Amino acid sequence: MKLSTKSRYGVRAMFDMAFHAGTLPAQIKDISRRQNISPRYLEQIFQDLKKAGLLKSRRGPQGGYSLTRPAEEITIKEIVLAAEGELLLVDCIKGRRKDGEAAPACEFDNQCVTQPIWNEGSRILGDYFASVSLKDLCEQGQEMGLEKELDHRFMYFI
Amino acid sequence: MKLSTKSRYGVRAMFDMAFHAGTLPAQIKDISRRQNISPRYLEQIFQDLKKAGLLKSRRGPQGGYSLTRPAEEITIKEIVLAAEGELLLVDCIKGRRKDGEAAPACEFDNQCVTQPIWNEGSRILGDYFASVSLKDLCEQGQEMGLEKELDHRFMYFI
DNA sequence: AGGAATCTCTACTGATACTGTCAAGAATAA
DNA sequence: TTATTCTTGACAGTATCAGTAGAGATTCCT
Repeated sequence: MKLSTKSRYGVRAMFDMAFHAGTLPAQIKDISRRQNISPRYLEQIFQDLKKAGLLKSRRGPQGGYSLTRPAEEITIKEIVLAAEGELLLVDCIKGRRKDGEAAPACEFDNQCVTQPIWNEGSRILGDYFASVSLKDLCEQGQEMGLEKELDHRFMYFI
Repeated sequence: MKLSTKSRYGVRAMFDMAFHAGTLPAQIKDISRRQNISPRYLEQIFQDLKKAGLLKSRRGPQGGYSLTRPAEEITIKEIVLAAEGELLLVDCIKGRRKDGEAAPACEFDNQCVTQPIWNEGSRILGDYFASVSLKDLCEQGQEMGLEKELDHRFMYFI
């Protein structure tokens, strides 16, 4: 019942980007250093976040990643969803989307008193995560007095 | 972020016991047959539930398991907690209980904006699970028209 | 044009936890 | 005394997680 590190790292990394946001894209090596996340692993996570449309990237020198939307429009739910794949406490709920393609994953489908419980729990958790945005985290960071790191690339211009 | 089968099976089994409750203890073989759970595996789960004080047992012929409390006093949270061990979305919260013994599991402990989010999410989920009792599930079962199986052991007395 | 920086894609791997199975033993009722 | 049922601990296959690795593509700078 634990969130994977992809979710935890993903949220931390996205917060880090929003918190230290500058004019240039943020780079893996900086984020991974500040958040103490393996850079190669973070690459993978960022690919997931990019596929989900939360990040855009630019290659080459001075390249990196940037948020596709303002921090107040990106919620924890979106990040967790992108990293985790889905936000369901159990698998036996799946298999009855609109198209009704897949077979029910559980033999007791629709004859099970626990199914609605897991459904509702998943929904409640998702709603909470959807109520928190990256901007909220940034404000929290301010209150906690976290230091904003100067972008070292600006040094060139001084 | 999935619940383990121990939790799912555990809740189903506990519901089954409450729903088919008779005067005699419920036996593994009956529950596992009705709920289609491996009997050997269910034994293990029941040991966990017994350690948590949710079940009591009696060996020998006509033995089995019974709930230690009325169905309306047993919540989903207790069962999940017993099966899952804990109800925390992340590990980085642990390590600062009242005794303050264990070291913080996370290097960013108390310097992390995401920690409160995972904490709150865990709490919200736990609160929801605590709001649902076995009795609620039984009523749901009634509404769904689930059939109550006659205890075959009563046959002897007819 | 060339070289360096940075992201991209895919594959691989070691450890861990999950999901059971199994066997021998202890208690209890008939 | 015997059949039944729970008790305890060990064991094993599989999947997932978490991270590493290498070769390639794109972009910028000179």
